[in-house]
Amino acid sequence: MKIDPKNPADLSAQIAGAIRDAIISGGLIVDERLPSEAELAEQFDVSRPTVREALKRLAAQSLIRTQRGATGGAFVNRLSFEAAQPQQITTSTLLLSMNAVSFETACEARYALERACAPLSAERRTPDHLATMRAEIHRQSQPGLTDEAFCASDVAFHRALVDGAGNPVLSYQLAGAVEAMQPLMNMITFTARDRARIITLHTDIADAVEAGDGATTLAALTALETETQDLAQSVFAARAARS
Amino acid sequence: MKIDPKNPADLSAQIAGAIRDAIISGGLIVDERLPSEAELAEQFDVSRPTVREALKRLAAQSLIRTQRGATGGAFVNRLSFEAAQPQQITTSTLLLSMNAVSFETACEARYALERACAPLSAERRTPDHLATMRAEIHRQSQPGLTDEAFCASDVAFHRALVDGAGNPVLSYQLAGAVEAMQPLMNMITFTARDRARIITLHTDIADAVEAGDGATTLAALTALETETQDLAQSVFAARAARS
DNA sequence: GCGATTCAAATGCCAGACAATTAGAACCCG
DNA sequence: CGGGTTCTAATTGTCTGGCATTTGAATCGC
Repeated sequence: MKIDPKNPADLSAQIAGAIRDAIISGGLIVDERLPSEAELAEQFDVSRPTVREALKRLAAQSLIRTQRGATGGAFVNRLSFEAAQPQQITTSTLLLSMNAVSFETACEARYALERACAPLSAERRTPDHLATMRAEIHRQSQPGLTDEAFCASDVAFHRALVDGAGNPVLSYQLAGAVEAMQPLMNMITFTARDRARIITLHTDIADAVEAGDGATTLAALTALETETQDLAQSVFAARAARS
Repeated sequence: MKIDPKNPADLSAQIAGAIRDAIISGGLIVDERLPSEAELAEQFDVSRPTVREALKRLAAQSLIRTQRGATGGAFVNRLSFEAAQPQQITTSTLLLSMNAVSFETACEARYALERACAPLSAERRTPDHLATMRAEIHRQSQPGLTDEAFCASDVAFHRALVDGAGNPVLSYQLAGAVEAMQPLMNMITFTARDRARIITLHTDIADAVEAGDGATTLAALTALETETQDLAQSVFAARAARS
């Protein structure tokens, strides 16, 4: 694990990269303790603050965790899906908001990915997943719900659908795509009629999943995508006309 | 933007979180310059090293970039798909290697997601994407290729297929899934016969994409998944028997 | 033996300083 | 007056040294 002192890049970035590579290549294994900050400083021939900056970089990516105290130090983190998910969502959200991705493109991606899970979910979902979906549909049908709460429930519904596939890799990937869409969805004002149509389609999906019917689930999802795209288009068109 | 000095969490983590929230909520816009480290230190009533640790955390997530010099400072980064992709791949790779995800699960997720792109790619792929796919197929058919190089070419082929959908959100999500599989694929030893079958299926996919035939593309992809799963199973079984 | 105390190691944080870099201002000269 | 050069100020990058806090373990007293 070496760094190049003549490299113009930040020393802390180089050190972070060296340690990251060691973790990825398996040179450092999960729960292994890194040398103390003082020892690392000596190893890389830099000061302790520089080492600390490097460690903070790694901590920001959940690659390591730190503990204080006598047996403390920096430890290689077991990167769990739960820990990685918030970062994935944050990144996806920012990517959408900063890159002028059209609603259409984001929506297409989301439903394309979701359709990938749907047949698996119809086949494998547990009663729990189905119950969550039904509960969210019920929540969505309550009057007086704000648009934000409606969208949040929509996200919960779709996450239950995705989780039903029982594949953590899929759930992880989809969480980013689905959650990142929420700010875009929140820009839409839903009329009572819009909500009714969406709830109907959600019910269709839940029914198909309950029946274990992958093809029907796919069809209902596609209908929901069409509905969502049309709705967004009309909302944005109306907004453009008003201004 | 405030922090709680009584919070047990690290001050640098709190500060990083506060700035991150400001970026996500739109309080800080792209390319906006943050206050200097000295000013931030005063604002949050902490020392400059603490502020620096916070900024490094954000830099590790590509949320900010820093410039030295007179007009330097920390700037809110426009998070691009290109910049986010390597992190996405690193995270996905570590998730697979650290969580005892079975080859079967990872492979299922990858092909499920890829099938989501396939019809779109068949419809929209440019000649460039097709040419890349053909070129990779040609590379794969060369004798003397190491298993690693074969897998790398496989990844390139599939990325071209995914990129053909022309949806950056899909490409971003899929890059993680496809690239993260590579270390797992590299564990497989391919016989000449294995390669020939894979190349045949790749050619089927390329042909279907060229014809703009989404359904056939899907079928070929599914056949490739089955082939891959079978191959992996036999390789792992042989390995288990040998040991 | 067991509980309380002390100790040592490690991270978290701070103050101050210097080096390196960079853009812009000031200056000089033709 | 214009162009090139130098100077300067601002800012990040790094270092030194130190203190505070936490925490496990060793030690001591009972």
